[in-house]
Amino acid sequence: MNEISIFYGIENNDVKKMLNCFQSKRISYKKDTTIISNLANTNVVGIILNGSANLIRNDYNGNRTIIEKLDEGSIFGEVFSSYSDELSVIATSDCEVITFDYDHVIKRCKKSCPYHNTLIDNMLQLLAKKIVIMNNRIDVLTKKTIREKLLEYFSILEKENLAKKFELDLNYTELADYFGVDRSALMREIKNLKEEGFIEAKGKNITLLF
Amino acid sequence: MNEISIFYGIENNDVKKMLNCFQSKRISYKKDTTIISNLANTNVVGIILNGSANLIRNDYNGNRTIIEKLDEGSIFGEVFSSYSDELSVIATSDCEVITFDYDHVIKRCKKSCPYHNTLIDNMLQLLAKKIVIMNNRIDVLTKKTIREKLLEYFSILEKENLAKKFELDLNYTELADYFGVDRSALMREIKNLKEEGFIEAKGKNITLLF
DNA sequence: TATATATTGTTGCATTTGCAACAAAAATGA
DNA sequence: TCATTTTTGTTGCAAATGCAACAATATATA
Repeated sequence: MNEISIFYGIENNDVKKMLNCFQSKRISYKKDTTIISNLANTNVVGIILNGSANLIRNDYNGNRTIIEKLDEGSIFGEVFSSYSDELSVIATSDCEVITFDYDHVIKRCKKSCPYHNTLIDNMLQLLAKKIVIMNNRIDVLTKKTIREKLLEYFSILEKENLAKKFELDLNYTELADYFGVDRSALMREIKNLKEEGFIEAKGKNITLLF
Repeated sequence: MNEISIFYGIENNDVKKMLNCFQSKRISYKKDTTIISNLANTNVVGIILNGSANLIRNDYNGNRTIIEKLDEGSIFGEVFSSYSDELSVIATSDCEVITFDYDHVIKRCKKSCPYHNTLIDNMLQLLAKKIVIMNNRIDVLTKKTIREKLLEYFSILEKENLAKKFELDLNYTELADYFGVDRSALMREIKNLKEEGFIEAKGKNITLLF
């Protein structure tokens, strides 16, 4: 797990006790299986411990949209969304997930176990991190043209990687979804940026030339 | 204040003690004054108690953008953003703001005062609420056309107001920014929706006819 | 390995959007 | 109240985008 983890600051052999105290479950899922089927009707907060999953929205029209791609450390739950549509979480790789009852986290348990504070502190950090990620996306999305979206996105990656050369962690189909634009239009703009000498792009490897 | 408040569950006469314990400040600002001038270099988490403010980004080009409109109950801070640009918070009305040192909130104080838990619980709720608001905006922004953006936005307002008739809390200039689109293009699409009989719009009063 | 599935890359064309520029109306504040 | 500033409303036109459709790769899976 990475620096900010839900278990940060808790001794390994204490984690089991904690899980018990919180009535939380730590479960492994195989790729393509359903982790949670109707999120909106549950009171669950989940965290991906390893592997990855998608948060899926099932539209009233029967459309399936990926609302969010969940990675290691991602936090999800009904409290964080306001959809009337059906939401579900589907494993996109083998993964391990921990779930809590949200009320049980918010309302201190009677035993006031020492792990509780740590857990909430960690959860605060995860939420802060989530907000940063969402802010980044909003930044990209509010740019008017696909070119500006790309350049904003690349500049975020440049900052994260501390380098002008980096690898995309989304494929171009996913990137078009992330941007909320047509995929072919996205490809066209990538091509333009290459031809005009702003970037080099070989597959997922991007080099900024400015 | 509304249902979810940073002081929720804390007796009024305890709030002062709490402020002291947290080395937090509760300050009033006049309209158009600067609440925080270089957010990125501070370790502050702030909450708008009443009134409103804007979170402003000062670009390297000297561009000023409104990153976020902060209302009563809004939470802001460096931990929630990842800008290298200068961020500042400017009052858009007379308002009252409480600020905490983030580390002091996260790291339990030695006295482990009883208010601390309550504060963190409340902060969790504020963050959850913030995430919901951000999710709504991302939903709107990922729609491809201005028409779809408007309809998604209206449907969120419909759900919030439990009515097909409601008042916009942004003016059209602000709405165009919120959508990340050109204002004149937005006005054009509103006009189209009116002419095609989807909505009625008189000033900020919208009625959905579907 | 062979086959099926998913992703990338490309294009023409219709539609949507941004931009610029302006007038009218509304809101602000001296 | 009057002057100034902000917001609304409109338009023509150029540019950007979405859509559809397809071929070529690449990837996954039986």
